[in-house]
Amino acid sequence: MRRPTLEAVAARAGVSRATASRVVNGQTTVAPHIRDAVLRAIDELGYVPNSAARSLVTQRTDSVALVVSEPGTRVFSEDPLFSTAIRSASVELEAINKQVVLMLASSPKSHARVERYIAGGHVDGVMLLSMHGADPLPAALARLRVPVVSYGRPAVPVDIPFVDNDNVGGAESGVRHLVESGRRRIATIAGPQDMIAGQDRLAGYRNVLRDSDCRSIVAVGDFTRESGAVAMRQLLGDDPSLDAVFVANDLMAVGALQSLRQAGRRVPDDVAVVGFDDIEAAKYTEPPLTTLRHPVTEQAAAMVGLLLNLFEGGPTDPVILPTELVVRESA
Amino acid sequence: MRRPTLEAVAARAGVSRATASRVVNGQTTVAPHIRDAVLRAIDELGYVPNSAARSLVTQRTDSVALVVSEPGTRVFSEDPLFSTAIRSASVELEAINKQVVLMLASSPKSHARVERYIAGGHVDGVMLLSMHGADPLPAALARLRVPVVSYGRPAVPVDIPFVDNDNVGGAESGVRHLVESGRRRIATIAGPQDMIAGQDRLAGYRNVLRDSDCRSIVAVGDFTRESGAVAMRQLLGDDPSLDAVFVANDLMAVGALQSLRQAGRRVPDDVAVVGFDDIEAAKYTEPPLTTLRHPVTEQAAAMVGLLLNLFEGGPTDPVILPTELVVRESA
DNA sequence: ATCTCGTGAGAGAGCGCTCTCTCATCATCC
DNA sequence: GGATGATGAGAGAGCGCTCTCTCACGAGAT
Repeated sequence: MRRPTLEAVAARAGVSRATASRVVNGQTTVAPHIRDAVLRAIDELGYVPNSAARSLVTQRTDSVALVVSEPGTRVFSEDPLFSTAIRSASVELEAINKQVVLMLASSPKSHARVERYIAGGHVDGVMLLSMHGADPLPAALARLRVPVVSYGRPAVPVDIPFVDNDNVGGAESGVRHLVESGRRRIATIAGPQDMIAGQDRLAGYRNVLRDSDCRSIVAVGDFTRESGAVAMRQLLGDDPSLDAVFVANDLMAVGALQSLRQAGRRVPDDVAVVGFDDIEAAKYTEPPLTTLRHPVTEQAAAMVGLLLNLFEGGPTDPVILPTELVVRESA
Repeated sequence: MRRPTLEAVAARAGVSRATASRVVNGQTTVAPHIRDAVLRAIDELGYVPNSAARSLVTQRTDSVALVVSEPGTRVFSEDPLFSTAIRSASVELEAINKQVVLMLASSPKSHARVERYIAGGHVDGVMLLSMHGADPLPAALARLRVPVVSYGRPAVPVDIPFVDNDNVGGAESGVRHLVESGRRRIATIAGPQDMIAGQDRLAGYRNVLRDSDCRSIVAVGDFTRESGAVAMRQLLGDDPSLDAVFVANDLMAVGALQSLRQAGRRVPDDVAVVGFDDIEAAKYTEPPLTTLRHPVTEQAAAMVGLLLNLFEGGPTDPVILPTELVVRESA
């Protein structure tokens, strides 16, 4: 007992398959009474178009791959940014009737799988959440001549439209906030330097503190909570007189707060802390975290817009969205 | 310039399309030298099979829908359980060469969309992460005669294979831990009572405290951090003498800890707290949270196993995985 | 030398749909 | 009244693949 086909609908409605197809696809060149007959047949039979057959002839699939090329660690589960981005992108794509195919690419093996899948024409376009610089995927996909947009500026110079937030500007305003509130020895916990976000946020820190005596030392984490805790301990050991720290993301900032507490430093009295991202948890730390908010939802929406332009030939200039300093109690 | 077809490969290799197809699909009834010729042609042309054409004839799509029927709120982004489950399921499905199509179903409108999509034969099976009891989706999908498995026991009595963790048993052991450590007035922050997990964990709490004088009052949250904070404040107001609280998930427990801190109660000295889920953040609270761990990854794996059995006619009995008490400092 | 059988390769139907082309019908105009 | 054109519906090709059926061929048995 197979699913009913268009043929069956046509037969029941007493019309040709072509006419039934016209009705299904909403063409207006069908007489009302015939149209009604077809619609009734569709309803009675419970007809649903076969997508494989349809995309075989239309060469479209109406689905988009969301490729998350994660750095291998468990960041995906832990960092709420991923789920927020996935969720937003998903909602946006839904609105334009595209399906989301989620692909996680961590190992080289799965990279190959992703490439094969994309090359197989399963999807009309790709949204890439690529995080680390050495990632071969952006270039590989671009080579496939498939519409690709990237969340975050690709680390390798490859010609892909992208959406990013103003990492440099955000970091600058965060650090400036520390300077203006009178801090004198401002350290930073930078993100991984093979990620653009890691690089740019460190650059922003350096831009503000260059040639000033407020500068302190730099520790590098990998955007996980744990690495933030480790880096903070290290900073405290290397420069016990630091009175502020700019942390490249909130997850690491949470770890840093923990280390500061363990070291007996009061926040913000002894050490001020500024994070980046404004994840939900930033409201709930002790004390609540001053951080830089960037509009993940808008970013996702912009990404979908870019992809649409890629399909339809609109402008595909990179979109850089601003960040906003959210002052809470930690700085 | 279209993608090369099997026809082109066959022509280049000097064989028939049927033979080329045999090679592509790894059939062994092809002479080695012919096989090599075809493989060479595939390589030279960069041939990748057209998935639409293939699934048109095979009636398979090699992809599985992962439907997240979220309660409407922002839980999806905030609760790491979702991303962990998605990630694990994704990895497991990858291993059996199935693609993951992620579908978020929050509104009735998107419910309809999901149904239409599933009915459209886009996927071979469905993995359902349905959270609230009134969800019509499990029943609707079951009616579609599509293989469906559920993460968590469906709230409505519908005949769908499912994987769950031992919510009742877990709650029991958590509450028992509180009793055994000498707590006398044990309150609970229950989860939403239209979710099985919410119901079962409350049932576990009641099972242990029934007929005992350790029992205190019940507050109900909705599994969000914020609701945990609110519920805790309420509990403290209603029963200032409580000395322990069993919280139905970690996210609410984090909120509860915050309220306790604000109320000047020391944890665990004044009030002991036990959570549920063992999310990553549970390690980083102040103090670290005693909680019940359940193996999300194994659950996802079991779910994929169940789906596979559904495809191939294996056993599809429900799988209930045990929980484990993780004692940290909060209780 | 004939027959049987196993093996490997080709022919061709068909999966369910879209879309172009063709044609029948009827209103319109000279 | 016949030519013209607009309109709505059908015929049929074909999208790229799988898979059954058929057949050619050579090895082994009789």
